Amino acid sequence: MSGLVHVVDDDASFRTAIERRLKLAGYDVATYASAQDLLDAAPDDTRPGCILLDVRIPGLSGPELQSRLIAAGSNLPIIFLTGHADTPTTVQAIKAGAEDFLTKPVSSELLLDAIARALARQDAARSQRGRLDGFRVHLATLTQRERQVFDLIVRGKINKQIAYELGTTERTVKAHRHQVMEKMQVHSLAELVSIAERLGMLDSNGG
Amino acid sequence: MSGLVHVVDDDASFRTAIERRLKLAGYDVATYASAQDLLDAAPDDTRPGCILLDVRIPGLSGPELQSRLIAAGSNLPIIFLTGHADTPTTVQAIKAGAEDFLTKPVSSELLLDAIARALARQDAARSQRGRLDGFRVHLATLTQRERQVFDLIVRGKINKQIAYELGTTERTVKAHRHQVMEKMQVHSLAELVSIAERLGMLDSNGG
DNA sequence: CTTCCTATTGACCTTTGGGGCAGTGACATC
DNA sequence: GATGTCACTGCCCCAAAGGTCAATAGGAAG
Repeated sequence: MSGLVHVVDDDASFRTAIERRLKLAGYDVATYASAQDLLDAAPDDTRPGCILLDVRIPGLSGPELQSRLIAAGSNLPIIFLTGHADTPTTVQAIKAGAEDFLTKPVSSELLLDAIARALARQDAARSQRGRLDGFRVHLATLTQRERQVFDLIVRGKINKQIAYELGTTERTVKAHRHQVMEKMQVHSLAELVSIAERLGMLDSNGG
Repeated sequence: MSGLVHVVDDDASFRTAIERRLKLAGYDVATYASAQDLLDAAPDDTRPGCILLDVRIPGLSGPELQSRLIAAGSNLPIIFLTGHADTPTTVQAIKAGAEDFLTKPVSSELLLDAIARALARQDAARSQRGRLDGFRVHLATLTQRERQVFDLIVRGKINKQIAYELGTTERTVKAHRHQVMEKMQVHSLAELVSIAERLGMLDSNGG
């Protein structure tokens, strides 16, 4: 259950020292000399872990790596750890979702606290996403027609209206509707709407 | 459409200078010598505006004022403006939702950008809240019984089950259900569920 | 050519949802 | 005591949803 901490820093002796401290605390550690090394390694972001990232490193900077990871949809929380923190960079990093921004030298207490928070947050985010992903998977199994029916159902349209809008009959809509409920594995309209809402499919609704 | 900027700083000459700059940019300005002064004034957080806040001021500090305002449910965005920024304070302020964290002396460009962003964010948040508030108002007009029926409806229970759980008859549930739809001003179950979901009433649902 | 999936539809029946109309009973207010 | 709100309920009816059984048709895959 221990997390894997990805340490990105160009200072080899710093990496070694941090690795020792983190392993003592029970974490697995992977080290990288540059941001590109981490990108190349394509760390598994499904297992518990976080990134400990220096701001000023050769090649891609810390914040640049952060942008890349966000763009790539990574869900590994990032803790910045730098010798010299300037305010704009700090603000930007936190706004972009970094878990924390620490300055070297960092006490083990602060560092381990931050890592624990990062792992907790990732865990919460992942369990949240896990449920939604299940729904997305089901949603992907719908045929085009079923998907159209789904969209109209969760907007409160009745079968008669749906049939009219799709140029088909009420009986056909019922058949598709049945398939939708089956494939989405729900037993009531309420559940279906709830899922659609959580997936952000009803943002600008006109009932 | 001009916003009202609340400037909190213990330095009178700074307040005057900032006030002049902001008024030139077309903003209304209110100044306060201390955090307590602002709390006493209880600024109207329904009109467009934001708070420009020094971190180190006599009495309540900037971050402390931020906590108070958050606890009080204020929705005025806060921009910190300080002479000396230390990293932990910066991180904490941004995590707590501050719009920005600037250091004196600040260029007019940076300052006005931050204010514009703050106002834009407040506006978005407010229009979002506005819609939900409408629903909350309707929800508040429901009687206790109607509210119970509402809760069960949006969880996908059918009238028969609701009647059983409330120890009443199906016909009675129908009557309450009618009242719920009427008072919430919706025309379909889908709309009702959608609203419940947005109000966070379905977080841990068991269909 | 055969098989599978998808879309479509008809006929028929049952369960739910939604109301109209009417009436009872408790409780609070004026 | 009169008025009003809220909860509760029976009878009856219509509309909508959902399921069963059965069948047609086009397209993709083997």
